[in-house]
Amino acid sequence: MIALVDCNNFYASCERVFRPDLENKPIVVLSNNDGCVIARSNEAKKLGIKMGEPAFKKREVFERNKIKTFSTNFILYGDMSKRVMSILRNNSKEIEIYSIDEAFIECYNEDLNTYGTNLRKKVKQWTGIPVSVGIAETKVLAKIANHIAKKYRKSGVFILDNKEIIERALKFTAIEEIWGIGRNHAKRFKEYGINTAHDLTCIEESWIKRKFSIVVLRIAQELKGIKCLDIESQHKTKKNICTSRSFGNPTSDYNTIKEAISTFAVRCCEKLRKQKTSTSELRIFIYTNPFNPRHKQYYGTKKIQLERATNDNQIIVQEVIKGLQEIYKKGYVYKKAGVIVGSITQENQVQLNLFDQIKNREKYTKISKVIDRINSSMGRDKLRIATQGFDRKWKMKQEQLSQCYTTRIDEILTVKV
DNA sequence: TCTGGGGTCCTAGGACCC
DNA sequence: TCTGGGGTCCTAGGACCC
Repeated sequence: MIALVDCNNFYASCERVFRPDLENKPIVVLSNNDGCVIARSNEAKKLGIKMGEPAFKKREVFERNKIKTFSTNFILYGDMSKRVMSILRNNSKEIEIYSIDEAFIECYNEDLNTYGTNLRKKVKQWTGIPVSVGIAETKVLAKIANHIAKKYRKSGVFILDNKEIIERALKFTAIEEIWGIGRNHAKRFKEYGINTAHDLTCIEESWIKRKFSIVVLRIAQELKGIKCLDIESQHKTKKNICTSRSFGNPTSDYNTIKEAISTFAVRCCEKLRKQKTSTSELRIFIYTNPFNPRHKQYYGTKKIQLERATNDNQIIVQEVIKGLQEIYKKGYVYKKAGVIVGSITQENQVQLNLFDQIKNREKYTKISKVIDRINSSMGRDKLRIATQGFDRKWKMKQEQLSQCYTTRIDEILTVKV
């Protein structure tokens, strides 16, 4: 049997672990630049705060209801996630970490209710994070079980293990609540009169395949208890890597954008090196604020093909700056920029190039390794390329950032006795 | 005034090969 | 009116996920 373990209101819960005074109080966590609401505690959900709502439209509601807002603190959430996942790993046969706050695991062969309950208790006790556990035969069913556990079970555990319960659950689950059925598919299904998960299990498979796709067919089969989606415990190397940010203060200044783009490129290189891969295709983009009708709009993008795949900071930064020079236009106010790298290959399987123009590749590789080693012990960007700049004028707005309680010794929790 | 940042998979159609 | 049979690779766009 497969369990889906999902942290409840994960970001909000992380913040609350270190702020017990906020227990039972409404909290929201905002996106980068303190832009949108991306996590809400149950109390905030009850007050009608929606996912993705722009924060500035809700200021008054926040104040009136004394809702505590936080800027995103991904260092904290990432570290808390690791702790939760390591508990799950040590208490299951196999684990697929599906996202920062959820994992599919293969259960031990014991009483499932006891298993789920103990797991939940352990995670809560060891990390302070509340989780919900849904157990079933397939991933799609486990998702549904989890949803029910989270919403309707005080115990936080729900098991779909016999025909009658599964049928009841499927009749109770609206088509758009199924994992893998989004807005568009849901709308089309409803036009055909298919409104619940149970309805989807009653129609002919060839029809689903014809009218929708193999992807939707697999979901339908999973609902019937036929395993189509495996637990993927090997974490796959990424096929694309993107680093992009909205600027705290929109800017027209070329140098500021150059510094930002250089930093994004370096960030991509670090991610490439971490998974031991190289890239031969870069894309960069810069754009103005589409929400601002008073400014002229522009979306500039450039694809760069490298002659030989690499993951070295210097080579890639040079290339993205060349690209930026081509797409940068004066007179626009830029809001966002980013770098995407693709055509990713293993770094030890790079196709060589007979006409390679770049000398000293080995030297660059050595330098990158040294940079990684120094920065991993001394802190990010301690050693950097000059074009990354020093004043980070483009940096994000994060006015309500909490401490890095678990990863910085000088920000550790203080207890007053 | 202020609106996030990542990813994956599949399909259709075009261009090409023998 | 009739016009083979088999492939691959690439791209854009759509749909979905957190």
